[in-house]
Amino acid sequence: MTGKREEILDAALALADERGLAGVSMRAVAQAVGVTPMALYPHVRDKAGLLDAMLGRLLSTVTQASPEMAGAADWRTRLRAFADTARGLSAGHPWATTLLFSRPAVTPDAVLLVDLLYRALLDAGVPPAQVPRVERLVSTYVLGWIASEAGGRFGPGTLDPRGRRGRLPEGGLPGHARVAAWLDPPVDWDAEFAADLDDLVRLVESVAARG
Amino acid sequence: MTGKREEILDAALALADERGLAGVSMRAVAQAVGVTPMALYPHVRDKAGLLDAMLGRLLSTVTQASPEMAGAADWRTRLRAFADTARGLSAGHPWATTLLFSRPAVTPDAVLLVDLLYRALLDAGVPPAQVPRVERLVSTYVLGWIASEAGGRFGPGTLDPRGRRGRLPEGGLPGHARVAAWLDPPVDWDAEFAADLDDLVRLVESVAARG
DNA sequence: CGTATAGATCTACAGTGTAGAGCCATGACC
DNA sequence: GGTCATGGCTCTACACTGTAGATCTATACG
Repeated sequence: MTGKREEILDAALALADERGLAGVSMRAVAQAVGVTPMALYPHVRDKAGLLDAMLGRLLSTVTQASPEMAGAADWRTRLRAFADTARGLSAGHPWATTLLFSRPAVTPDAVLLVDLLYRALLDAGVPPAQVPRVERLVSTYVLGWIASEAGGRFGPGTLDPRGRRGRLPEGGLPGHARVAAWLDPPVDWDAEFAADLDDLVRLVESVAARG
Repeated sequence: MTGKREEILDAALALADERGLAGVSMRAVAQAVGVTPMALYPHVRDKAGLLDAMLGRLLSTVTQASPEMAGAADWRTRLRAFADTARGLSAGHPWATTLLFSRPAVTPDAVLLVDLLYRALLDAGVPPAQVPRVERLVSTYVLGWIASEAGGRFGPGTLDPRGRRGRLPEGGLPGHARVAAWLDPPVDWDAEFAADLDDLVRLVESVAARG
């Protein structure tokens, strides 16, 4: 019965969503399935294998439920759909972002997502020789962004700008001084992500025009 | 004696470098210092505190040993110096990248690095209102890149392109098909990183020109 | 000298992943 | 029908993890 494997993954996913990655222990998953910890091993080989499988499941739900990304729309909207989908996924499953960095795109679903980006870039006019590089550039940025959001890098620092300045030699932060006015108000992260994507779209256009 | 704290951090850094982040346990650090595990707690409060302090130490060595980044050189070379420094740091200390995503730039050294980037962007002519956003864009990309390298996302997949195609419905990867010629040869990662930085420099120029 | 204090220690607890041996029901074969 | 193998499951055990709590000790100060 490979149905047992799906059952295990379901339980692990649920656990990760409500208690975080740290809450996914073999014992906890086993208890959720109603079985002893060691009973999981014939199905997942390893804890690392379990985590890989969890990520695979997540990606498969993405590729199945995002027809607009593959549709015939403008490459720009497809690229943005990819980015927004990734961001939405990580918002719902913050634990997944850590895992995304640790393995190459190797499952069929991950490869399919890469292919979607390849097609968008080709349609944009990027020379085929440059497509893999630009795909990595874009996806690296997007992954970095969602990892920052999920991991707390964008969270409010414990030192506010004024406090920061106080800890350093006077005039040690001329850059901060000149942009101070735009440092204090809270950031609209949705708008910033959209603005970044606009810039990346322009970057792609520039690569295409030069090619 | 805060010298004990430095001793602990030295041991922890050395341990992380040679055995990875997983090798940094309180017991292992304590043994390296020649003391019992609980003796560390007056100095670092927590394991999380220890990790934070380790990252801080690493960043401080960077800010102290990179005068070329702060020099009066062209903003482009300063930006590239920042990126190369970050990449070099993560190459020597792969464990640090994970940590970089989990805390906002909060230590004096981290803020100093951000300030370096602020100044480069200001010198490039980026409107002050946009500087914080573009700084986050650039550093997010750079962090994403080094995390990918350190974590293995760029490593060779266990499925080569041919194997990938075989697992999917015929014609399921038209994007891969069209760039297949540039998918098989091994990638020169140094060159790719440099090319990406060229594109980011152009992005910055474009933002500056528009502002 | 006596005493406060801060650092180091020891013990213990509740976890973790997983190796190894044994149990037991199912199905295949003579 | 009887025998046997196989594969999923259980139980036990081991070597770890971070750290709470109580105790001990050596130093500095009134």
